[in-house]
Amino acid sequence: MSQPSKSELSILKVLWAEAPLSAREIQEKVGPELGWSFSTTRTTLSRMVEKSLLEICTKHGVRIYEPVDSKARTLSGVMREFFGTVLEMKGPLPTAAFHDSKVLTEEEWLELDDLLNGSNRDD
Amino acid sequence: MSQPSKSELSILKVLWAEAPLSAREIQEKVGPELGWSFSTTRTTLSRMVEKSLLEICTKHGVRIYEPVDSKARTLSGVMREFFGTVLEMKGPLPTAAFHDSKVLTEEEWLELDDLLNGSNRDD
DNA sequence: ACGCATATGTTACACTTGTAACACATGTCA
DNA sequence: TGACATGTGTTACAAGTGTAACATATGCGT
Repeated sequence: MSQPSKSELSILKVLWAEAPLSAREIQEKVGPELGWSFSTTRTTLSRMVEKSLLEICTKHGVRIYEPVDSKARTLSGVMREFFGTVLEMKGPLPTAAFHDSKVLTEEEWLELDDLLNGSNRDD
Repeated sequence: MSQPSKSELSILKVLWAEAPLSAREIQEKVGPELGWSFSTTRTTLSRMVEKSLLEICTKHGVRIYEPVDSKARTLSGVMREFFGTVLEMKGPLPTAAFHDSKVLTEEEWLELDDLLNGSNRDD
């Protein structure tokens, strides 16, 4: 499973906050900020489904999108990748240092920390 | 100035350790590890020169490569980008948490910390 | 002077990502 | 019922990246 790009991460963030959403709803959230046309949003969404970053299903005749993995799981992968390649830190990571970030709640940090450094690895 | 890709970072790392080096010498360092042919290494080096990640000059009739920016400066940019987009941490970053990484020396960490959080911003 | 090793210039091709248009179906409203 | 809005499928194209071959120059040894 490949890592999300920067753009894809923007979409994931809105979906983690309130999934599932339709393409139109997602566009309303990220389009203005990213300066994207609706087409661009849709293309990116399609690719994210291809990459299994998102699941798509039809509800009331409309296609709605939903993240496949939790925020904690996805971000733990992104962080492991980053620290591994850039800083060559392969062992446990000091997740506590990032708790300032408002991207994850306390609970999500717990989950992320468990995924990164915990003992119950299940992937 | 664009960020180095993962592959480019590998090359930068060997050059930070011992610059300047010729393409052949760089290939000897990174080729086996990355599974690259000499051609691949040379192409990547060319692109890094285009992107101003490396400087090239001729010494004894041979082209040698050298990083334009210091390890601390480059990695501070990479880290700022990462923390900004992924964790949305725009302010000071807890660099002390990474001191376990052997990628930078104590002195380089000082420089990096100054670039990220210090007051004498000069870029 | 010739051939080989090495250096360098040039070109190629596939995949990912950014960014978007075109075209078609269908439901709704006048 | 015909036009319009909205959803969806398909296609496009450029830049960046991974990965490499081909061709040419040139010095060095015999």
